[in-house]
Amino acid sequence: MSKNNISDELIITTSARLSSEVGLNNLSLKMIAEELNIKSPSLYNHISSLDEIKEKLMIYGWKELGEKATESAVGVAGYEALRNMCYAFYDYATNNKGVFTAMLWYNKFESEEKNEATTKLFSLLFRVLQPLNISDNNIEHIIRTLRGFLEGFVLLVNNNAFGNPISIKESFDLSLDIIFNGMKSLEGVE
Amino acid sequence: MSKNNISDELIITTSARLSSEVGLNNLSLKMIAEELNIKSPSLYNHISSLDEIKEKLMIYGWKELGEKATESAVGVAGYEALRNMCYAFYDYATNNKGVFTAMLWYNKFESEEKNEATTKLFSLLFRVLQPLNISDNNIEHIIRTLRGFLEGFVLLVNNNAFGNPISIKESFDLSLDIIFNGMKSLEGVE
DNA sequence: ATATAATAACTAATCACATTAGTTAAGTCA
DNA sequence: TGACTTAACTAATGTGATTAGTTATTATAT
Repeated sequence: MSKNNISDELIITTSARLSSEVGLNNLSLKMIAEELNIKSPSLYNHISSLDEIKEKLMIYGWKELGEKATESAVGVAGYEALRNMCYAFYDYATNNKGVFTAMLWYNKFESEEKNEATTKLFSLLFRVLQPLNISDNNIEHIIRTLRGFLEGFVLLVNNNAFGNPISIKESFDLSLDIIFNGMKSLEGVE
Repeated sequence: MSKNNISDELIITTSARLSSEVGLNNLSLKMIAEELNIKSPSLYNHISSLDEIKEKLMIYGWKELGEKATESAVGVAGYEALRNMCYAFYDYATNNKGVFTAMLWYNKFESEEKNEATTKLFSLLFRVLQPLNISDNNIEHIIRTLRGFLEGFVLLVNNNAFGNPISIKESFDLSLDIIFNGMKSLEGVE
């Protein structure tokens, strides 16, 4: 009955790893507790429910992604930077399936803590999009386009929904070509 | 203890309705059984597990969507037909949230039954895309682009992930503009 | 018609969690 | 050192899926 000094962060990183191994839906307090060598009720000394862990995974994921995306855009600009950020998203989401699943229906307007999780990512995104000569209003829409496409595409990849033999990477690249070319038709509009 | 003659179809349509009311994750055998005025173990005379019901919801949804999409494309062609089909997807998925959730990671290569569920939809899609002067290979990629975007965007809508006050319909329309314009840059390529 | 078989209900039981309640030992700090 | 707080623990509850075993109802075959 030693006090293991389990930190909140350890619970989250452990949950992140486990959820990516077994799928977010199969993540259980039992499993997390076993991994930490404690009994599952003991987790309640640190968290209030399994749902709370999933909420924290969501925030954790968006923060981590913000950092990866930032690194990916160092030294580049415009559509090239945007493409790198999309690749960073793809890589992070496919390498951290459980966390990505938790991130899915993030809404930054739900709490200050959530809002903070993407401050960095959003400011980067605006910095990249702003010089493209697209109206602010359309930039807001485009962010939704990108988020919809990226989350949807990766969701399908992660769940083996593409049965075709054709290359997924080529599909992703061509999709970005399509979207970026489409965006160009909005340059100078409004 | 009368034999109510509960058909497989009644189980599915009931599950479809309930899942859209309470969310697919909250759909339970208990709830379905109560709605059908039987006890939950009795359901096992008709189905083998809750997961099987979800699989059947997936197939049911894609079939229904195939019909709605077909109706939407009557009398139109090209990008206009494609746009109507996208609207049909949006409408169906937002009006049948539970079924849509079950449809998410459909993979037609997993079984003959699944493949059949989208035969109609795919033949329609090819009929619409083929005259656009885009290579067959790129058409395959574009289908993934569209599916990724549509599923992702609607997933976000259904889960209130867009907190912004700006119009979701405008975002959807502009997204389709972007994608269709981007597709035009592939006309005559390869 | 009647005996037999198949089916679709039922109740009772098991199992796997999440979560709560109540207890106790381990560290903290005056 | 002694009171306090904390983080473990065990025991208990509740929910829902699933299985086992039973029985009444319907269908089928003689």
